[in-house]
Amino acid sequence: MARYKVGLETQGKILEATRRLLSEVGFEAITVKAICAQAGIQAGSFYNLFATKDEAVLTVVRDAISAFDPDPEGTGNDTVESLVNAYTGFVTKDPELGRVYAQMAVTAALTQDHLAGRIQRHHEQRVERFTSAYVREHPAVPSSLAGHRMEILLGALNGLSIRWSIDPTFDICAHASLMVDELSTTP
Amino acid sequence: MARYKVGLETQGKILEATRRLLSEVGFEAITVKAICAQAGIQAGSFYNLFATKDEAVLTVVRDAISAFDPDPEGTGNDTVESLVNAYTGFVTKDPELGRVYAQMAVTAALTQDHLAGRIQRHHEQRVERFTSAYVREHPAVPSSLAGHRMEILLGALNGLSIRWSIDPTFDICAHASLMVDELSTTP
DNA sequence: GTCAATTTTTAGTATACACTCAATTTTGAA
DNA sequence: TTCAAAATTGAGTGTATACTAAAAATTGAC
Repeated sequence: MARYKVGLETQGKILEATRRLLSEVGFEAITVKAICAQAGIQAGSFYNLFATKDEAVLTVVRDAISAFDPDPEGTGNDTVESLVNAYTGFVTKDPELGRVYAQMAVTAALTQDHLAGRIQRHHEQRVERFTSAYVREHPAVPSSLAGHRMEILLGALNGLSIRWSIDPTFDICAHASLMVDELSTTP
Repeated sequence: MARYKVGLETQGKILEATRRLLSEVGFEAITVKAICAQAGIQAGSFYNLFATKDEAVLTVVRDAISAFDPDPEGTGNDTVESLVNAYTGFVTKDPELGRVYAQMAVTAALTQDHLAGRIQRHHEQRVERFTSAYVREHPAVPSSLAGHRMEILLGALNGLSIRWSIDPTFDICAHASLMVDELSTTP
């Protein structure tokens, strides 16, 4: 634990370097050596502040996941379209964070128990948020069907964002819009 | 390339060991050493038959996917529903292998160049396959719209399968069916 | 200004990995 | 039976990894 000013600064440098490298090379390819090079420090300094590589990586990823949280304040006035736009806007504006999230969801969630729980809780909250917006807009649709539809919508958004991260020419926004249209037919 | 009987047998042992280990430890943790131990052979034998570790892994994943192909001969008689069932069947029958597949789509594609091309090509072929099935079933829908819809469907399937790998109680088949229904409305 | 606590550096260790190669054994067509 | 091609072995290479330790330098409460 850092106690002096320089120690806290170094901690910040390490986390920033880790964040950047996670974006560049991903969760599985990141190395302590690269983090240290990026932060402009030596390995010994890293291990003076973090017990393991994973500790630094998980700290960054936790923050990245938090960044995906759709407005925890929740005023309750948003629409499905605005929520979708927020998602696609965020993913396309900060693709690296989206990548890290997708990577964590697929690879780390199953091996890191505490992260799996976080990711799942986060997802369920988001489904609820989308569902209540959908029900507000389509009062005729039973809430169970609404829930199913929003589960699909979010699954699709995640899948499309992965597709987009692999192929940046893929028009995720257009596909997301079409998806919203498809799911807005009342029957 | 194996030409003698023993060589073909060894090839089979290697693929079986790879399949088993992929299920047990996953894409990121599998090693050539472990594959060889599981197969009861030495590393040199492995490399006599496979150029790289990835070649064995890719062969296993590709075979697993083919096993659920509703129309392996490519006679053009498959339906969107059968293709979707093939996908969910693949993912739910061997969850770990399904996870490996998703992982490859997210991670390997971004960190390993040679895999990225293969995965993207595989995806595009699949979109074409889904689209032609869709057009066959819905001749009234313009093929460009059909393409968009199938791109969404596959994105959603990928997203839902990741969701399912995190939460095995998630009913991926029901959601996939509903998704097909939603995308079958002609307008 | 002192000096113990903290931070940084330097120079490692140990280990695991994918992959190679020359020597040896096995195969199977003739 | 012969023998070249194929298969196997087992020791080995080089490289990269996470992590450590001791010494030197820096910090900041007093």
